[in-house]
Amino acid sequence: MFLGYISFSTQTLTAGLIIMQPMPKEYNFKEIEAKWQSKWEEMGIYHYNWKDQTRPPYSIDTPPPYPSGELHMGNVLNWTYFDMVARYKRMQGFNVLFPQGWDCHGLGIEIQVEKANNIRKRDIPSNQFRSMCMALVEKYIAMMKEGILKLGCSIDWTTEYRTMDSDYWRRTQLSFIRLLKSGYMYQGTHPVNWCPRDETAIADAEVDHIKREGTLHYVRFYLEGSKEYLLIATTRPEFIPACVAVEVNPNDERYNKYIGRKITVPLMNRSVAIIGEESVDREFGTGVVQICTYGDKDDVRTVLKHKLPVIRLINESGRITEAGCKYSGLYLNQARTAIVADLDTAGLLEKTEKIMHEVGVCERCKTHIEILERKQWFMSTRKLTAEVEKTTNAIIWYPDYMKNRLIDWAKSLDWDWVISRQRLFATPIPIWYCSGCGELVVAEEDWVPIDPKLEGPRIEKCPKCGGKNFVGEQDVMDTWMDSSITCAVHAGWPDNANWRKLFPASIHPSGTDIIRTWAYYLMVRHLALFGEKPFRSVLINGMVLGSDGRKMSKSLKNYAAAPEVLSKNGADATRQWAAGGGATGSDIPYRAQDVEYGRRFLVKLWNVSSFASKLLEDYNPTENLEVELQLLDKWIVSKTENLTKKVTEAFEKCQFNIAVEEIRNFTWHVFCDFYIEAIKDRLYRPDVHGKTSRLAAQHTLYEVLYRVLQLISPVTPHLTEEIYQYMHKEHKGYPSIQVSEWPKFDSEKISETAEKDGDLITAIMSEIRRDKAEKKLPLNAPIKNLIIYTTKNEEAVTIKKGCVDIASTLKIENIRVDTEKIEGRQVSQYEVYIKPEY
RNA sequence: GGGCCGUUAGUCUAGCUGGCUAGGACGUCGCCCUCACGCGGCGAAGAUCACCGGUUCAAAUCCGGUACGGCCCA
Repeated sequence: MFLGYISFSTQTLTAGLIIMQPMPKEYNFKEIEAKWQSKWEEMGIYHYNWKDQTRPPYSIDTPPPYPSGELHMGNVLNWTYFDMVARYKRMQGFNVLFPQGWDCHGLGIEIQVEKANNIRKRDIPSNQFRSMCMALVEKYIAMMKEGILKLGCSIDWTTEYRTMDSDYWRRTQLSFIRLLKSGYMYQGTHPVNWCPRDETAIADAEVDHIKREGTLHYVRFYLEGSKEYLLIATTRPEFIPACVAVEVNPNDERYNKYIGRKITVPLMNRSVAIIGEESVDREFGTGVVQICTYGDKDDVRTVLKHKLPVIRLINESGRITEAGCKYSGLYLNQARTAIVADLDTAGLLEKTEKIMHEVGVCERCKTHIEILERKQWFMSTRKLTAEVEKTTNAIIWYPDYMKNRLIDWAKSLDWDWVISRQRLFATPIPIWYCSGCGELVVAEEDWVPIDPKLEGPRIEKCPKCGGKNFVGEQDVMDTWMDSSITCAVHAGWPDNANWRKLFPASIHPSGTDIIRTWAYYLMVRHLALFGEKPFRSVLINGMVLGSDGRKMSKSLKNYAAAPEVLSKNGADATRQWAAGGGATGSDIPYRAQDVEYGRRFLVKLWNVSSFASKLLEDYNPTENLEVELQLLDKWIVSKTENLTKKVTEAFEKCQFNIAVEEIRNFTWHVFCDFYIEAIKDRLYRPDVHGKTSRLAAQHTLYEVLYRVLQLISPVTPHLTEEIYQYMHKEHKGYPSIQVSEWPKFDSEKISETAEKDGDLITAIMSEIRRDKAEKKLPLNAPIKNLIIYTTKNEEAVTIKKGCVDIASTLKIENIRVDTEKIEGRQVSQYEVYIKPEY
C-alpha cells in the first residue's frame, strides 16, 4: 500500500539539472487512459489508509448499483460526480474512502431469470434458482465494472463487496436482529401492496403509478327489501363479491337519507350497510361507491375507520378464493368478464363508460398491484418521520431544495415499511417457528449468517413448550434491507471497533429518482440502529435526458450507450460532459456536441502543453525562485490565483459545471489566446527582450500550466496525469498529480493593478485584432505605425509599459502613446483610441 | 387536487444572497494555411431574460399572480 506521498517535498527531489521531456505531438486518449488506469491501480493511490492517524477521513457512501446490464449514461453522470469529489478531497489532504459494492438481490434479477428461462420461481429447486440469479448478477457486474473502470473512477477496489455474499448477509441479518430487539421490527397481518405475478408483497416505493384507460361500470344496488336502488360507479366490478359497505358523502342531499340502511350486494346473497364518509367525491361517477376488501388504499382506510369485516377475495397469485362463490378459481380478469356478463344478464348493469384513471403497478413487472392481507414483517418507520424530517433539514444538500423530496415522501407514507418478500433471491430472515407451539425463535447475533430454510436454530428445544422441531421462516428480506445499511458497512461496522471514525459518511450521492428509496431507507435504518444520521451531506444528480430533452429510452431512439460513448470519446471528454452539462441536481440532456467539445478542449490542452514543453526545453524550474515578473506575467498570475479561488469554491459547493467552465475558459481564452501569444516573442528573442524577461515568462508559463492541470485534474484525470508526468513530476515531486496538494489561494499573488493593467493591454490587442479582421488582413500582417490615444495619464503609463507586448504580439514596428486626440477606433469599454497604419 | 422544479439568442445551458455592454457551448456568417494547435486562430451577427403587476435609485435576479412544461404525491 502506498502511504507516503504527503511527505514528498519539492526540495528533496529537485537537486541537479532537470530536463523537460519533450511531449509527443499526438494525443492518443485510448492509450493514455488505459495506461493510467492500470498504473494508478498498481500505485495504489486510491487505497484508503486504515492506519492513518494524521489525515482527516472522508468517506463516500457509494451507492452499490443494481447490476442490470451495461453501464448507462445515468451511471456515468452519477459516478463522475462523486469521483470528482473523491479526487478533489484526496488532493485536499483527506484520507478518502471510496468503496464499491453491488446490490445484487431482488425482483429485477429474479424476473429476468424467469423470463430468460421461461420458468416461475417455484418450477425448480430454490438453490438452482438462486444459482441462476447469481450467475446473471455476475455477468452484469462484469459489464458494469468494465464501464466504471473505463470511466476512470478512483475506487478502492480492495473494498469491493456483493450484498449476496454471506458476509454481507451477516450484516443485514445482524441489523434485523438488533432492530427486532429494539422494537423496530414486528410481524403483523396488515394490508400490503401485492404483485400477483411475482407473488410477493412490495413496498410503497416499489409501486409505480401510471395513467391508463379503464371502464367505469354503473351497477344497480337494491336497497334491502325494496324496489328502490342506488346506482354505484366502479372501475373494479370484479370486487363486488368482496363488497363490505356502500359509501356516500353525508353532505350529499341526494343520498344522505340512506345512511344507516342496508343494501343488497348484487349477484351475492347478502346485504351491507350504507355509510357516510366526507371523503367521498360527489362528482365522481354517481357519488355512490362500493367499499371492497381491498380495491384500493382508500378501502383500507375506510375498513379500518368503520371497523368493517374483511373478505379475502383473492389469493397470492391473483385468483378468486372461495369467498368469490361461483367465481372461485378464476383469475381477476376472468372474474371481471364473468361478473360483468352476469350483471348484464340480471339487468343490473345500467351502463359503462371509458375513463382515464391512475393505477398502481409493480415497478419491476408492471402488473396491476392488488392489496392483500397476509402475515408480513414490518419495520416501524412511521414513528421516525419527525426525526427523519429534523435530520434531513440538518444535513447539507447539494442542491439544497432537493431535501424537500425526502421530507415530502417521508410524510406521505401511510403504511409502515413491509420488509418481507415471498421470493428466493434475497437475504433470509433469521427466524424459526416452533412446530409445536408456534413460538418464534430469533437467531442469536453470533449465529449469522444463517439460512433458516437450510438450518435449524442452535438450541436444544423450544424455550416455551420444549418441542424439538422448528420450521424456518420462508420469507426473505426486501433488497432495500441490504442496501440501507451501507453507511455503517462502509465504515467497517460491525467488525471494526473504530467504525464510527468513518460514520456518518461524509457524502451520500444519489439520483433524483431514488431519494425516496435509497436516501429514505438509509435514513430510517441508521436512525433506528444507531440513533444517528447516516451521512453528513447529500449530492444529487439529475436524470440524463436524450438530446431532444425527453427521457432517454431505447424506444424513443434518443438513447446513447455509455460503453460506446466512452470508447469513442474517452473518459476525460465524457466526464467533462457530465461535469459541465448542467447545474448539479438538474436533469441534463446527453448531447454529443458537449462530449465533442470536451475532446477538443483536451486536444487544446495537450497542444499547449506540448508547445510549452518545447519553450521550456532549457528551463530549470528549481533555479528560478526569484524572477522578475513583467506586466502580463503578473496579470496572468493574479488571474490564475482568482481562478483557483473560484474553482475551489465551486468544488466545495459541488458546482462542477461552474468549475469546469471557469477552467476551460481561462485556459483557452485567457492563457492560450492572450498570454501565450504575447510571450512568444520574449521566448524566441531574448536578445531583444533580455534574458530576465525570458526567464520570467518561462517561470510563469510553467507554473500557470501546472495550476491549470491541477485544477482540472478531478475532471480529466488521465490527460492531466500524462502531461504532469512529462513536465512537472521531476520538479514537483508527487508520484501522481492525483496526490499533489490542492493549491491554496494565495492573496499575496493577487494584484488588482496588474489585472487592471493587463486587461487594458489585452483590450488594446483585441481591438487591433478586430481592426485587422475587419480589413480582412491576416493576424500577422505588419503594422508600420500605431498611435494609441488616452487622456488618462495613468493609462498612458500602463500602455507604455505594455507596448512591448502589444508590438511583438501584433507585429507593429512603431507605437506612439499620445494624449493628443486622434481620429481612430475606440478600444471597447475604454476611453482609449487606436490608429493603426499598415 | 397538493408539493417541488423549470420557462434566458435557432438549439442546449450559466447567472437568480439585486448593480456590468446577461456568460458559455453547439449551430450560423466573415476573414486567416500567423513558425503549438484547421480536432485550429481571429472576428461578427443573434436574447424586449414566458406573461402581468409590485418592492427598489436599480430586477433575469426579490414578492404576488397568470400561462405553459417537467417530476413526485394524492
